[in-house]
Amino acid sequence: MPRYWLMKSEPAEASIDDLAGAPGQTLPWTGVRNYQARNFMRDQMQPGDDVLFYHSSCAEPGIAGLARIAGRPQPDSTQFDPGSPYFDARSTPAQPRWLQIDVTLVRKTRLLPLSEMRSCGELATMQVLRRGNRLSITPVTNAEWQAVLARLGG
DNA sequence: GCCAACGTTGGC
DNA sequence: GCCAACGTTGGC
Repeated sequence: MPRYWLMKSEPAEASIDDLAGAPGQTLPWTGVRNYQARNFMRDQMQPGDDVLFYHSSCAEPGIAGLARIAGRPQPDSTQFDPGSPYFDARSTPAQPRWLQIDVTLVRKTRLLPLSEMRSCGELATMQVLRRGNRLSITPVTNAEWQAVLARLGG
């Protein structure tokens, strides 16, 4: 079972600085609308799992910091909010379709750009680098985690 | 803005 | 259950 994850966030929605500025430096990870990513939260994520916080859909995509899973998955509150872009009319509180999970900051790092990740042989296996990958949550192997930390210096 | 790749939907 | 059409993701 993976102990390490990479989680994508658009910095315009939730950046590493937003996480650093949040109460308790913790934010609920909402808006996941993909079953595979949801199932990772539901079936595999454990409190204490380590997370690579990745900025996507922005000028400088890449790993922006380290974080940690801070709780158990809960129903994603945005699915019930008609005003939210993540509203899902098929969900009900009795039968929620989507989950959120609390993520807490470990530390902001230098940006490890996507281009550098691609050029690093040790990271070549990372799922996020696979052609066409769109999963917002992907498991990271122990070796990949160690290689990222070595690059980040710590 | 473009567009490749993917997941989901819905007609049949 | 198949699969074409559609919408979304996300790097460039």
